[in-house]
Amino acid sequence: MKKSLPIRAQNVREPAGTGTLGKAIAVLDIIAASSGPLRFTDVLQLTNQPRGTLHRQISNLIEEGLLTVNRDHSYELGLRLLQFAAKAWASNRFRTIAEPHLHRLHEATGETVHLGVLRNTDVVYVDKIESRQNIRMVSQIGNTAPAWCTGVGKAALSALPDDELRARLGRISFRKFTPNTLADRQALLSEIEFIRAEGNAYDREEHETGICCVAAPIHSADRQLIAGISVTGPAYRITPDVLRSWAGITRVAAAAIMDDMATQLSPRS
Amino acid sequence: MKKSLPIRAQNVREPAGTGTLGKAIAVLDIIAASSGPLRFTDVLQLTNQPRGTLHRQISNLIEEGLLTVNRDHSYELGLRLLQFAAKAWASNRFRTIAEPHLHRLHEATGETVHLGVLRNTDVVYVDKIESRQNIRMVSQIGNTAPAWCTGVGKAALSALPDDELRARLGRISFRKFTPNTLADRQALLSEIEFIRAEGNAYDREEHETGICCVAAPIHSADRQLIAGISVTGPAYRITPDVLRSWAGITRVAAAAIMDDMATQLSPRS
DNA sequence: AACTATGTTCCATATAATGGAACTCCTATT
DNA sequence: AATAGGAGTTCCATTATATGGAACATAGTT
Repeated sequence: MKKSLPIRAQNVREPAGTGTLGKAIAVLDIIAASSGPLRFTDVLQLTNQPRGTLHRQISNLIEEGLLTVNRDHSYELGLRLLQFAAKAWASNRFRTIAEPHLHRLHEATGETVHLGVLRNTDVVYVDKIESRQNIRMVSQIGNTAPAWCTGVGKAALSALPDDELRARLGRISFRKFTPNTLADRQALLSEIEFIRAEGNAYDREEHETGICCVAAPIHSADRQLIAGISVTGPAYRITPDVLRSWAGITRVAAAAIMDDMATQLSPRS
Repeated sequence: MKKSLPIRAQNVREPAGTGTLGKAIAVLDIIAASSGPLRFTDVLQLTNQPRGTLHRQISNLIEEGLLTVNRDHSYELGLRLLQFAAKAWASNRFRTIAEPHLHRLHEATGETVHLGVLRNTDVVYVDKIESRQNIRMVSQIGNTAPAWCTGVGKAALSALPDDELRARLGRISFRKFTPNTLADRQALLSEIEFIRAEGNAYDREEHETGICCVAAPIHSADRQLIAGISVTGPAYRITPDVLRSWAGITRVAAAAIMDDMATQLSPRS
């Protein structure tokens, strides 16, 4: 199954647990995905692996600190993940390059600014700037949302080459989050055509009622990294006109980030 | 080497990469620990594994999204870690139980409140409440500090059974962060005696100049989970007397958290 | 243009993961 | 209090997977 890959394959859907590591992460994923705490047997059913095998996998994960077990045999993700994530966030070059531009955009608009990276068909938010920073950060950073119904996500999708775009759309299962959510692949495709022509994506309360945004796509020269930036606000305050008035500076910010990436991440620094 | 462990072994020092998973995580650790970006050969030397082996391990980590490679072949921790951490943080039961008490303590003191969990000889900060929440959250949550020179850490250490304490102290390599940093094992041991008698730990600019705190230990009934809570402030504003005046409510908060743990995490809920 | 660093692939061998079944422990029920 | 059932744990022969050495490829350097 696993062809020796050139060490470059990112943004690729893994076929659910190839290799020892893959299986271990698959277990981690199951526990991460569950809403409530899971007990051993719950995980057993979700993985349908032999009991002995699963038990050892879990033991290993616990030993590595990636998993924690409570006295009642329910499992939680381990602290080591927080440790790793703190490092991942602080040292991420894309994020650090983008950061000053996010601040500038925030100052210009006074509204919340997001930076998100496309991963499969989801957006992972990697940074966020807001005025009243009373919202818990981790509750946002690292969170994911479906790409096809968020501004950042749609912007990012629009930066994909056509074949990649089709491939990913095929993996989306559409569902309505709000009355405004795009209903199907066709609607999304024509929306993306519009975004490509326009240079901006809009979220008009498609993911959450009362929340709208303007976004612009970001990508590295070789399109390995596909991302987006957005300015978000409450619909009652941010009219469509206001939103449109920010389209330009949002595109400019995205362009500036790409520029910095080109110079700072070039082979010859 | 790896004895089939009862599925309970947390807080245990792993002997650096046992099993396939362990080795993979060890690679991740090396990349996390480095200050700058690492290239393949750098990692190769730090692990001293055969090239073929390392190459495949890295490939697997990339495939799982735990690692990312830039065009210049430097490696970064992957986004998937952020994703996992967001879940880990939001669903952590200990943290959610403690959270209201942290807020109460913050309101009573007006200063920054920390919650940290002991992991080996380090403290991992899992929550933080501060008034002006203009400091980036992830820059704190998930961060680690040496247990022996922080308030939370010393408090946590004091909750360890004596044999465990000795064992862990043996793994500490002392170094001076500030003029006030405790110099050696002996100093730390007598400090811990004091903490046990008193019920509170103090950090008097031992880790960072200008920063001091009062802390109190937290532990689960079976002492599997060892943690601490602290109130922190700038030394110029928080005199030793003020600090001492918060000792009581800090202990009370810690006790309340343990209480809630006992009821909410009991086998029979 | 040749050289050297660095990264990548291949394959026989060694090692670790697998999975079935037996065992233990806890818990719920009578 | 005894017992049955479920849940978690251990063991070990078999099988699949990771290993590591060396050959190959590529990019950067003199």
